[in-house]
Amino acid sequence: MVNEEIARLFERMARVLAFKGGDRFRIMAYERAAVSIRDLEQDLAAIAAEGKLEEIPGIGKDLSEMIGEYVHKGRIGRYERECRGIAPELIDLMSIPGLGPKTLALLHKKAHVNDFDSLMRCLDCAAVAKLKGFGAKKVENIRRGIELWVASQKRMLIGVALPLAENLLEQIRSNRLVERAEVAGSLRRCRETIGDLDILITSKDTPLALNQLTKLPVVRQVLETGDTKAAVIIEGGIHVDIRAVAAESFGAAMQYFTGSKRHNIHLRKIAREHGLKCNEYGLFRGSRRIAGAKEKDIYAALHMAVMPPEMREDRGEIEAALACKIPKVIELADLRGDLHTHSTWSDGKSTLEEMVEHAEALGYEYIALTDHSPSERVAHGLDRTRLEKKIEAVERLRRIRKNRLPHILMGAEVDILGDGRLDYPDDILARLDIVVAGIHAAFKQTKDQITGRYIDAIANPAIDILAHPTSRLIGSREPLEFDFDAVVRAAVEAGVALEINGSMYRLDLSDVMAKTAQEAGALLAIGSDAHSTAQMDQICYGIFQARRGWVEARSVVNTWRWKDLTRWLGRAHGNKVLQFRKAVSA
DNA sequence: GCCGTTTTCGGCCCGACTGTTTTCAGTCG
Repeated sequence: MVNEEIARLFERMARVLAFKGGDRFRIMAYERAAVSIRDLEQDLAAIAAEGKLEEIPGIGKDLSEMIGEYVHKGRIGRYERECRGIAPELIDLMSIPGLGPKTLALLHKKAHVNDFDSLMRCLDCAAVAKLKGFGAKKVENIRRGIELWVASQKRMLIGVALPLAENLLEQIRSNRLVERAEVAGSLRRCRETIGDLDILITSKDTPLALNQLTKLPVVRQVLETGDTKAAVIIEGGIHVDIRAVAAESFGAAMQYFTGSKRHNIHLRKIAREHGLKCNEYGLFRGSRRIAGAKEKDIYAALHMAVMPPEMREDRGEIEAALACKIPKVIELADLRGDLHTHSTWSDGKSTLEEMVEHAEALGYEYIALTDHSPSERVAHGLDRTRLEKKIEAVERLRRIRKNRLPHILMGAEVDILGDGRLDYPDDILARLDIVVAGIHAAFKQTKDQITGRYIDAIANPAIDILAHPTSRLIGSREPLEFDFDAVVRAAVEAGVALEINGSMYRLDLSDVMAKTAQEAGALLAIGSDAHSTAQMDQICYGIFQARRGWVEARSVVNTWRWKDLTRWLGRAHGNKVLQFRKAVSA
């Protein structure tokens, strides 16, 4: 997809302009456009072909022309002209914390810094501390920034960040000076990756509390301490900002630091329209605070319903809140079962029995045991013989457990082969209670090939759920390129559910794609893809992702009662499905 | 560079911390 390439180009354009000392609002315009493009589901090339680029927020006449040029020629003349005489490596350095455009420009001009090596050499040289605005501490700050930059090139997966944050929060709360402590920031919004942690506290003695918190056992390095804020690095190399606020401002601060940046900018704009000022201390009319202690009061004072933190990305939630149309998004408690799990029969670590018992402990009404098909050799995919043995094993387990819940669905995660066929013959597929199908190989096919492959697979009446549709691995494998809208349309028509895979490494569908799919009327399924009993609990990450995509429980098949689920699984393909959907939602 | 109940020009969110400064610029979130 060309979207990411163009988003990066606009980001770089903003940096180049900042480096050259350009107009800051022009710089902001490029940054805003980059964020806006990343939020898009549709391919920019397709939007350009329809002539609808200027309908994208933040894209006007100039930027749409630049996008059009990139789509046709693979380059943007204006960008290349702006970059003339500036080494790309120099612009890369602006990712280093503490090294902004002004500082970098000065180092470039006065100390001939052009890339990482010349920057390091320059910092080692005594003359650098004599530059205007420089001193020993500033040099030391940039050095620390470089260390951080090198260490934090990769953002943390939410599944890594959340347990660390919970541990830290527990330590902070056990300090007797701390009255209250909560996580804000991107972790509270449950983004799929987390850059750093934001923690808010209230305390009777703020400076002393902050000082003590910087001495917690998990703290490895103190970056700064003030009267209202401390910044530390904790074990695992995670950057944590701890901010202290007064109780009457706590809600305002939670709102402010939960973000996102775009959500906050939009909110403050609305405050201004009401003649109010919104900051981390509260909502003010003149100097009088009209809200601040509770987060919901901030929104209420702006005539808005409060929305879940996961929705606060400025993707329409503010308009929805103003219209009192915030949807009731799915919660963990809505789940009645897990439809994507593995056992020791293929590459799982827990036995069938253990998986079923854990599902019972979670209070599930049903669980599908979906081990791999034979093409997945590394995962010990089941051939016909072993699959038949597993069917017998499941039947035995059902007999032993008699009427105890959960109901057990004998299933498989079937590979969608390169030509769109499923990895089991029809007679075997017919013996399965549930078929979850996904792409596990031949990722390099063209966009049209992948699209066709999915549409062929969906046309097979055996398939119930399309597993991890983009097959991405966050931070290590790019998503498959295909015509998402066409695949969603096919899935809606066939009554096939699209998965939101809850594995922290996948989270696939993405938030934006899940939203698009639901809006198109698609059914969804949230699966843990667990390879052990412990991983079954991690389905919460799938719930977070669904909430970020505004997904409501009614769209998710594994929130349905057993009776409705089995009716859906036993459905006939084609138009009957639509009637079935109406019956379920009624 | 974008945008419009402030509408084709003149705005564009706001405050804390740091370091080097003696009143502020740069950076960050």
